[in-house]
Amino acid sequence: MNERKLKILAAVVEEYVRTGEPVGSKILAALPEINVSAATVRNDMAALEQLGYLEQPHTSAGRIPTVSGYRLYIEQLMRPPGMSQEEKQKLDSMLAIHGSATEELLIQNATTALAELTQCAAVVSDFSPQFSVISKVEVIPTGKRVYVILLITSAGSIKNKACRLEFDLTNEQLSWFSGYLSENLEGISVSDLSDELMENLTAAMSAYMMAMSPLVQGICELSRDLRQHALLFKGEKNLFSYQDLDKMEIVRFIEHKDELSRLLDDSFSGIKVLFREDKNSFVIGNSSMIVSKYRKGGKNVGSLGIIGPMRLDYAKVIPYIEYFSQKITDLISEPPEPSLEEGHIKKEGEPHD
Amino acid sequence: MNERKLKILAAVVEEYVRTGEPVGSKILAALPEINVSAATVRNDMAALEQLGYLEQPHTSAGRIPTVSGYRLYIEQLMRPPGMSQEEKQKLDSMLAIHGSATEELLIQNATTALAELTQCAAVVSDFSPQFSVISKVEVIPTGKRVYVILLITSAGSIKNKACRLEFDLTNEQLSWFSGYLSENLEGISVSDLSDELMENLTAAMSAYMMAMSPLVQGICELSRDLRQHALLFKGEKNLFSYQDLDKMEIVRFIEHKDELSRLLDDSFSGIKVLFREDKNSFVIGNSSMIVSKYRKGGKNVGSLGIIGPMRLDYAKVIPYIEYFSQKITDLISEPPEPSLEEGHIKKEGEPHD
DNA sequence: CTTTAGCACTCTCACTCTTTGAGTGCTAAG
DNA sequence: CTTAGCACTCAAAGAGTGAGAGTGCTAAAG
Repeated sequence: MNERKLKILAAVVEEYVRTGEPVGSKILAALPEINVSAATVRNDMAALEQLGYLEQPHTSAGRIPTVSGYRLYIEQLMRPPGMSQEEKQKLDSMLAIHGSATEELLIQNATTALAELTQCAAVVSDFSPQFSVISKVEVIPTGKRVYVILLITSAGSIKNKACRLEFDLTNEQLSWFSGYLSENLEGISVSDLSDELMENLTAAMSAYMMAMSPLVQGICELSRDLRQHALLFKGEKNLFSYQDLDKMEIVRFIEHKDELSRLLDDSFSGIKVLFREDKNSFVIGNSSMIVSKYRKGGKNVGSLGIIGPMRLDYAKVIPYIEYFSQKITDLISEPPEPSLEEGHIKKEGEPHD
Repeated sequence: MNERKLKILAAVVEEYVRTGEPVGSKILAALPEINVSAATVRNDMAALEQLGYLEQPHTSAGRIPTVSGYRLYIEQLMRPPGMSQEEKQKLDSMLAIHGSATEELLIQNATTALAELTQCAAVVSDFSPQFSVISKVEVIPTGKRVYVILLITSAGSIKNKACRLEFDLTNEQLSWFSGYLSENLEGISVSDLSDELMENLTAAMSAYMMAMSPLVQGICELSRDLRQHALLFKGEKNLFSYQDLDKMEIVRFIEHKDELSRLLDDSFSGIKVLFREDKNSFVIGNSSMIVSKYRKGGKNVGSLGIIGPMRLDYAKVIPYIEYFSQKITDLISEPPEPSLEEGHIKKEGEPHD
């Protein structure tokens, strides 16, 4: 395994990503970074195939990278182009940092931006709500016998649910209920919203008044919502434009997204590239997935990434994901003051192309 | 144009919908409802082709219906099977009538149900919020310098938006602002939320305090949200399983859904079947769209329908749409009391297949 | 006048056979 | 170790063929 073989492997990956066609020795020999004859390239490619980094779709075709080939390329060979200042600014404006009042919004924007930039499906598993605190619970009457429960967390996520009761509550009942909820839930960390706690609450409430049971049920549902990781997808439709992905498999994937969460929530740090072969048999064939964790106060609180064809411009895409996860980490970790001061740069979103 | 020709046309449509293959004279002659020879059928088919109701993909193939053929079939020939009591109950349970506390939820459920039942994309354009009244406006502080505006309408739809201010508000400021909003917005019909009204509000607020401008802006955005028709889609992915729809066109359609609103909001009553040729050049080729209005208090307040391949079992699907729009009309028009009394039937959602 | 049987005709689809060209592996010489 | 040369392989594209489905037309029968 010498220098030149690695160069050839890198060239095969890059050519194949660019054209989608198996790469032959002639084309490689013509590349400026390779100055040996086609015959030499052939010898090297045969060796690379022996080592499991390349394969041939059929005898008389060029070579394409194997999974190991991609992995070696990603880990050691690719040279991601550094991002220019303008590029960073463009990414920032897509994040709409200044407009995003809440973490949730910020993360949503990141997902949309990633999907658009990479033309892949973007995914975020956000379990930061788990590390936030319930800052407000309200019960608001609206219409006949309908009540809205409102739940706000310190991270700014807002959940609500309308419940219909059998009878209208009197003012006293309502204020008692509201007060009780505030007292018992506000200030509680979301991760402490155990089933046990909710059961106690339910018991206490039911004792007071049967009629409220839909409300109590509503609260339980909301708390369950909060506790589980929010899985957000954007741009799944992008996948349909890739020829090497099977349309039916994409549909199946879209319908069974939840299965992804176990992959996303795997504990690891930094960035990770997964290929379909890595045991995750449910994913789309010929697809790969790039995920990166983001942190808050030193803890991993979520992961964001993309799912696309294996034939992906990793050198371009990985820096994007790294940049976004780093930016999100910065923005949600530090108190928002300083990031707001940047606001006077006032580079407002000119619509990009 | 005689009885028999119509029978043949209907048979062609039904066979083609069933098999997806062009229908030949032999197959038709074998049908029980047609008791003439294949030669006679051929003569009639030639006539039907002359009249523009049928066409041949190529000389030696069977016939398929043209758009006019479908239209004639739908308007005069098809015999929708009446729905059995169980079928109605199944539909009702998919609507989850008893669980749906708000109109919005009800309509969402209808969309999901339609998408699943018909295996098409289901769409709803709901402009009932326009006819409701703002029943509650609140401003809730949450976290440092972040405030959530909450807006609830009499129809039970809940909108919220988080805004970040430059400074924290004092308690007086907050309660003054809250009070001002309540006084000026609660009880107002959404359709009266003119730009003018909002401008007055803005002016009044700004005079009071510059610092609140993001909040005021937030309110304006929310009111704009409310005023515009909510367009909701479900099951777009279903479309990908139809062979006669072009995948790329589906993607384009998914990306430009908004263009549909003008079709959906067209004023008409009852049910309507549109084909791609009806001037709506942007829709997917070979697709058709079935829409029905639903009403509230005698007024059209929204439309729901499906988009699918032209080759669709209209006789089955149209009754579904009619049933849903009628049911929604009933449920949102009459005061909810009586519909709730049905609740004791207690046919709770056993998960359907 | 309408319906039907018969027949020649057309056109697609599936199959096979052939050609072409890209790309390879191997060998022998530089 | 590198390179030119050459025989070999294989997929993709094209051409030819036969089968089958379906048609339109004609002439006879009802």
